[in-house]
Amino acid sequence: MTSSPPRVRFAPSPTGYLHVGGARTALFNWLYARKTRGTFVLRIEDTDQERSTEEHTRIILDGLSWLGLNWDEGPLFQGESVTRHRNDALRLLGNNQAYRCFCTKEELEAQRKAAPKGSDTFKYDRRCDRLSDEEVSARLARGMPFAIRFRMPLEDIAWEDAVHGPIAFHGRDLDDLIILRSDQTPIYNLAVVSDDIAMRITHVIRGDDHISNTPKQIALYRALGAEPPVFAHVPMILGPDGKKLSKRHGATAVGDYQDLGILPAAMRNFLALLGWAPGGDREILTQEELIDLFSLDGIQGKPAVFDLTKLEWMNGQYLSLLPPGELIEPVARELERMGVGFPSRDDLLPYLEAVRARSRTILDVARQVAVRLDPARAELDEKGHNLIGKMGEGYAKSLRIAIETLAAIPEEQWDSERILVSLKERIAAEGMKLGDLLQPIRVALTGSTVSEPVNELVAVIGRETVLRKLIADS
RNA sequence: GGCCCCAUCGUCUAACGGUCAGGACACCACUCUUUCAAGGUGGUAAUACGGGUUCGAUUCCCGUUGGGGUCACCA
Repeated sequence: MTSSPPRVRFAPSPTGYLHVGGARTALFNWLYARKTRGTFVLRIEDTDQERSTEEHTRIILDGLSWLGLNWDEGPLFQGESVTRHRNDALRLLGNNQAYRCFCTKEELEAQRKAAPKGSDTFKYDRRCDRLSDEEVSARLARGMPFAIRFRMPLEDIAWEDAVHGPIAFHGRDLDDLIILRSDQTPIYNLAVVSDDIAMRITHVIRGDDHISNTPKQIALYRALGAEPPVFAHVPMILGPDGKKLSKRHGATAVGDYQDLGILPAAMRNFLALLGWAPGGDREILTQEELIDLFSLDGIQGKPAVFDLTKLEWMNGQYLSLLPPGELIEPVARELERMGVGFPSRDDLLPYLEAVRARSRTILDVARQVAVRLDPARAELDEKGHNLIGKMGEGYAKSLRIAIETLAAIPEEQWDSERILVSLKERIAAEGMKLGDLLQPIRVALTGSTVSEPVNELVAVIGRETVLRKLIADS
């Protein structure tokens, strides 16, 4: 069997932002294409003129690029192919595989309402399919508008889904669907099939929510004389409450995570592991490993809950692997956005090195750098607050001792080694415990009980600034 | 409600009839560190339920329950 390389597509409609679910679908398509040396096509489904905007198209393209999901063909716009869609519909009409439906939207609505309120789903009763040729001609002569309706075959429709295995629908449950509106514009299910045939798509990897469209589309493929592709239906992504992920869960757009300071490589890794696993214990995988290990049958059949905490953990892993130099630019931009002044981009490096290991996102890094540049920005967190409460008088006393000790170090000798030595000597002389002197300094300088070693913290902030802040707090 | 999909720790998952049901996040302890994290070590924690099939079921079949999706001249 000679098989040509697969052709897959990602086909978002530009009616909203690029959501994580869509991003993951795109990622799976991309991984499959790269794995099989196939072609990844990007198609923008903009047939809904009302809701589609160029702004959304741009955001989707930017999101894909940010994730590193480059496409080989496109972006193609579905709207540019309406003539072909229409011709396909007309062809089915000519074949007698479709018929004119003169029912108006209102009439259909009424029929739906009148349908027995019971067990079954409403199905169109095919009244227009029973119209005599004379009646049809008469209505056409009167200029009555009509839609084109596909005559759904009676037989059951089944396929072998690449993630779910065999799926079957009963022919009796399938409705005659409209494929061309009365204004001659195509309906989604026709446009998709027409485009996928024209683009020679071999594997349709898309969301689970399309399962119920699939039997209709398979029927259309057959009616159009084309072989249906392989279908792979990827389960949905859920919020922490088990409901479909949506705006009320907070950040759902790819851009939101970009703003949070998530690195694209971490996002890609995390998304790949949501609903897919390479088998074994692998968690952190490079792009190459992802491509190498990817396969459709490793995709989970059940929906997955999006766990932001794990994403942040994973981002922290990527952050610590990144050469600090690569953090300069994104952090500098974030600082500028925050309105924090700094001497130059190169001067940021020592701060980044100090702070990086304790950060999970770029935003974390920037916030901590900002505090080191200007300790006046420090805000007490809960643990810091507790510490001050617990120490009572001792807090201010420790700060006074710290001030005396540090003030005695001349500017020329202000380095982390010297600071450590001075602090230790003083601690010994006072008979204090190490933490009793160091923790108050840390809290006063950062607002938090977590930071790099105190001597390094003090060194990086600088003599004058440290003393000023400690005096202000004591 | 009809139709379709699904069901392993709180979450993401491994296991393709025989494992003390493994890993990761989170959580807890311990450890390392002259101080914080990180790291290291250990721990708590799962096969929804009921029937089959089988010498043996997380795994195969049926049912129940639960969750998700979908039912437009939207995509």
